[in-house]
Amino acid sequence: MTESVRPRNRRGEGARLRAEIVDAATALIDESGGDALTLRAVARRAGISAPSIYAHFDDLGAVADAVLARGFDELTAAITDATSAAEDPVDRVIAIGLAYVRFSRANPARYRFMFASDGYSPDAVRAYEVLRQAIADCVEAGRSSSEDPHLDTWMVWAALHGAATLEKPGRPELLRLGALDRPRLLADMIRRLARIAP
Amino acid sequence: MTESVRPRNRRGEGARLRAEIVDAATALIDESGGDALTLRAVARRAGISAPSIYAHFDDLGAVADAVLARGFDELTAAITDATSAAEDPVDRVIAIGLAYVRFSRANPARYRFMFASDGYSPDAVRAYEVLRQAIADCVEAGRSSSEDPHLDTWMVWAALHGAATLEKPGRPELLRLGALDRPRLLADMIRRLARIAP
DNA sequence: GCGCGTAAGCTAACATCTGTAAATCGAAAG
DNA sequence: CTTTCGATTTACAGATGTTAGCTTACGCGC
Repeated sequence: MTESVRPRNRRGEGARLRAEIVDAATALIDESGGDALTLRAVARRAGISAPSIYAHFDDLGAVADAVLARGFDELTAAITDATSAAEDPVDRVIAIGLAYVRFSRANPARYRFMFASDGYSPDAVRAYEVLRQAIADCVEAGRSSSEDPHLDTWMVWAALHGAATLEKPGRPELLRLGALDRPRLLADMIRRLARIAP
Repeated sequence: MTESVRPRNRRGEGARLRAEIVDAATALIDESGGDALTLRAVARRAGISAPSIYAHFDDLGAVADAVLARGFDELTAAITDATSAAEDPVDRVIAIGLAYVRFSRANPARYRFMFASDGYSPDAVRAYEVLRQAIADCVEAGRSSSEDPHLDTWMVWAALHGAATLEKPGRPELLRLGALDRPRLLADMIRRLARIAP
């Protein structure tokens, strides 16, 4: 159960443990959810002693914040990647939405943890701004009949967040959507909210 | 901090404590979130000793389940109330959606707790079925151009759930939607997803 | 090659909380 | 007065965040 003995970092490389702690905390949340995030569990997982964490973080909350920050960074990266991969503005909006839900499905526990934290990080808003721009581009290109991209972005965001949250790690799906073309379902949902004609 | 001494129940009325325990647990979650739900906190809040809970519940999980069950009952009740209050099928769908989000905004912490539990209770599906029927009614009345009410219901549900979850108890709103006509925003969102013409 | 400062991390201990088991008390009902 | 329900006190074994103090080994200056 315990990790094998961890070799001590070289001199000057002490900061490397910081990243390892965040790794451990992230893995912990991914595997067992936010409740499993305890200082001692993180330490066990990282192969260090609990007090060693205090050299790099003020307290457990600071570790959690670091996990959050990394999560939002990953989410933002996934979304910006999707953005730059598509040329057509409509494709771009769809790609963003799919990337969003894909992230949440790939990291369900962490996603929940991220959005269960008090007050979303400003990083969340960064991703939101990307979506907003993409929808505005659709309007400018005459592909969306949206009259208020701000509001419509909110709707799309809410719907994506709902789709992301509704599907749990646990198998028993709320609705029988198993045999369904999920990307198409999400794409339809986005198009309707962003007022993009099929 | 401790509640005043609770008078012991009469003989044969022992089951009344069960309800008081659920009351206490519910209040606890409403005020401080799911993490605050500990056996001892519930006992303090109910004005009893911790082991007294075992007379009515197998363990802490059973208490949590009872809170969940009550929550889903309340949600279902709010939704069926909204359903029967509206004559017009379109009004009905909108009313259901507004009732849903209203519930989540009235009980944010409990709502989160409910949907953070592993595997939604079948009660959630009951409420879903009401929405599905309402949308099907719109189609039958020629008010919705939905081609697959099942899928569209899923979309509406997801969007409502997202709208419900996106707004946190903590003040810092993700998006500046303060001065906005929220019911109208939600109604628009629902109409678009359920393919109901304005 | 050799100290030796210091970075990197450890062990021990604390106060407090947790869920739960066992045994017990007290008052109301018959 | 006795039974029995409704609850209590006590105790446990383990977990948690955090503090204080100690150890070890790396790498620079000599």
